Amino acid sequence: MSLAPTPQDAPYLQGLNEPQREAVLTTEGPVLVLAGAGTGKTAALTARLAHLLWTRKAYPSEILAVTFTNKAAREMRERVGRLVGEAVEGMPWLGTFHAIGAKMLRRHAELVGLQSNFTILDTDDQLRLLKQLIIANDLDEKRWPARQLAGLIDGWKNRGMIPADLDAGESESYANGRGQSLYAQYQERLRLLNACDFGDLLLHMFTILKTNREVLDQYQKRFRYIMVDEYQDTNSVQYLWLRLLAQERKNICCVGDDDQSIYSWRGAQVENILKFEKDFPGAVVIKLEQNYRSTPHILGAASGVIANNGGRLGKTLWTEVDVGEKVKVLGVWDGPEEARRVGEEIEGLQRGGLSLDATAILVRAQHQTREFEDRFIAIGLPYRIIGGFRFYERQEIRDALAYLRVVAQPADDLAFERIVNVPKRGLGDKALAKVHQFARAQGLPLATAAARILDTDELTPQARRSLGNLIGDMARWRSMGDDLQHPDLARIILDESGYTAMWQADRTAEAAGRLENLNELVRAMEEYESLSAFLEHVSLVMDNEASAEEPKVTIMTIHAAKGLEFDTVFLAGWEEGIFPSQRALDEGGLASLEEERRLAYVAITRARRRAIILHAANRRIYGQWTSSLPSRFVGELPPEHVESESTMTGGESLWRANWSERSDPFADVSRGAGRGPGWQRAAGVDTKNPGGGFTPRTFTRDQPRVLESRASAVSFGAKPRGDLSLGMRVFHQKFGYGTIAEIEGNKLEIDFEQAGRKRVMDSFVSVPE
DNA sequence: TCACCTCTGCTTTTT
DNA sequence: GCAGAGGTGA
Repeated sequence: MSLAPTPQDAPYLQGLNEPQREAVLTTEGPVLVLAGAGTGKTAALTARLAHLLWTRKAYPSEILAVTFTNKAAREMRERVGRLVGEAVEGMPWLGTFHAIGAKMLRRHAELVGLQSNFTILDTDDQLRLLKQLIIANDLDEKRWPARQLAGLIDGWKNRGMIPADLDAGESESYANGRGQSLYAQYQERLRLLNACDFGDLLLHMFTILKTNREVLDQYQKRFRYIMVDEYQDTNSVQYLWLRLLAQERKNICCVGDDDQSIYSWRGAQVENILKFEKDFPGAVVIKLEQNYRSTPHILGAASGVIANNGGRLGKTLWTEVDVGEKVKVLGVWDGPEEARRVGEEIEGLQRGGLSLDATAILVRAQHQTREFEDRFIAIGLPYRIIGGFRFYERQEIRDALAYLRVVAQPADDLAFERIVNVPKRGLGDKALAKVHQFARAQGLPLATAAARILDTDELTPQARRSLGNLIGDMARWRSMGDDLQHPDLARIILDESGYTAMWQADRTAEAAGRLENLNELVRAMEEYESLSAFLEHVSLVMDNEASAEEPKVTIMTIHAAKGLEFDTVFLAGWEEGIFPSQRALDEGGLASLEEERRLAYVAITRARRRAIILHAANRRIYGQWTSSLPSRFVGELPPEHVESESTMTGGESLWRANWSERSDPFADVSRGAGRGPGWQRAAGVDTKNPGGGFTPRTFTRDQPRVLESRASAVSFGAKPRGDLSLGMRVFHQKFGYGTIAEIEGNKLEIDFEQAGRKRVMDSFVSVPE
């Protein structure tokens, strides 16, 4: 190894431990860095990048560095920038798989029948296109939903398969063997639209590299070093693509953690990381095992759970920290109590200096966030929910973007369809069908066909006038594009089209927010040099950074929490059927169970200082009260790292009282897990004498064992604000406009125009002027 | 074309 | 239990 010329005091090596240094300095040949949670992976990765640049082993443009998310790419760019200065500006090949795929594909688009200014469609466009195809093929869209076809096509693309690669069995999986044909038709439609979906960005590029020697040569020569983050999340095309590119120089460094592979359901193959040494002979494997994030109890708990998985590469996390609380396991009666307890714990810890920003509640599924949201609104605890609709997925944003797309890309039929009757212009299904028909007959894009159809008498006079206006407007907007700054153009388009006016006239609670979002969109455009640059950004970067205001508790799914860390983490809903998810178990068997377990591992390792795991004995599932048992993962927590508490004084008997196998959808799973150590410990059962020594006791829901905390720490003693009176019209962020029906201290009963009567804190409402 | 009703199906989600 | 989609009638 040629480690010699590097001074050991190079700035980027400061503070790195031995294995991290090794990861940085082993630049030649294939390297696999197995980085456990919280082991300073990003630090090592960025230092490695800095090292390559610092020692002039490669120019910035000769390094390919891929990540999965824009956030990770951004972070890496920033951190390397801090280490080596300007040089990163010139790192054109640092980005997400998709961004890099798009960038390459624009250079070689003609090789797959596209023009270099192709549009990138998102999932919504994709679905609408597929639906059209399904209907055109005389299939019943109920029986063969577009979603299912989209899922299959994505799966095929993830595996690097073009329509011709499908065997009969694959094709059979949709509409009695018509899968392949529909896939082929879809690809043809995309080509005509000069468009790509996300999968194509990688698949097309893979096809090009595979079939085009010169192009492959060019990139193989260019990329002296390749680095891949989160390697355990790569799917087959990504893997094949990387392997082709790395074949020549073999300087590929993959960083990942097999224990944190939680995306198999969208095509990720843990196998890629497991077989790395086989794929790249002579590979050096470096393990990062010293954890800088969590306490020993948290690491012990996480390690104990993940140890139940088979086929791991195996790492042992350790830390120099030697203090800390045990992981708390809290058994509660039901969902509402779970939310109440979490609220109380947070308020209690807050007095001891807990920061809300450093606190998170992690759940398995999005719908679990609701219980917490309701409770936190009631007690006035600031929170933010991550997930759900993102900025660029909102209706008003997508509409606005469709207007911009129509102007930038006249052939963008999907965008045209989206806005042709928004706002309402009297161009309904009838008129649109005529335009469609005309377009198909003449082989024209919709917008062009629409312009031509005006000269015929196909349409009713009213529709003709209306469509004529729109087409005229579009032509005018296009011609204005040359002289105007694109944000100004966007403003004009939104105003002249009547789109802004449509929301201004809307009296519903969300309208104001939507107008605000449209403003935000136009503001965001200013950062891009052209309209097309902005549209590219939007299609590839679906996130927008949440602005940090007052400190808030974060509520999100475990998936969304990957890569993040918090001082205090509440892990809610650790019950059989919820986590592990029943659906995962039904569909994927052992493999899925292991993925759920990795999810548990990811969840626990998000905590720096404190982890509290909760499970409820009763929960409403699809509107039905169901009794549930603690997750098997609770039982897998090593006792020495855990401290249990149950609000159910009666222990096991209480759960038994409510236990009915017949009515329990999780009966199968429960039987196995229910009698395990976790259930026993959680239930407060003496392991040596399960079930013994309890006085059977019955109870009803109305017999409160846990006093409802009417006055919470935050709301207790809070002064009413005094500017509110009965009958006053007020505005609430979540529920919109309403009238005050009752005032009780700082709590209000409000009859909301949309949401009905709700009880809210006065600090959450404002008086509209 | 919209307002209302019924039916269905229900993890995770980045790009 | 509830949202979203699709169907029906005015």
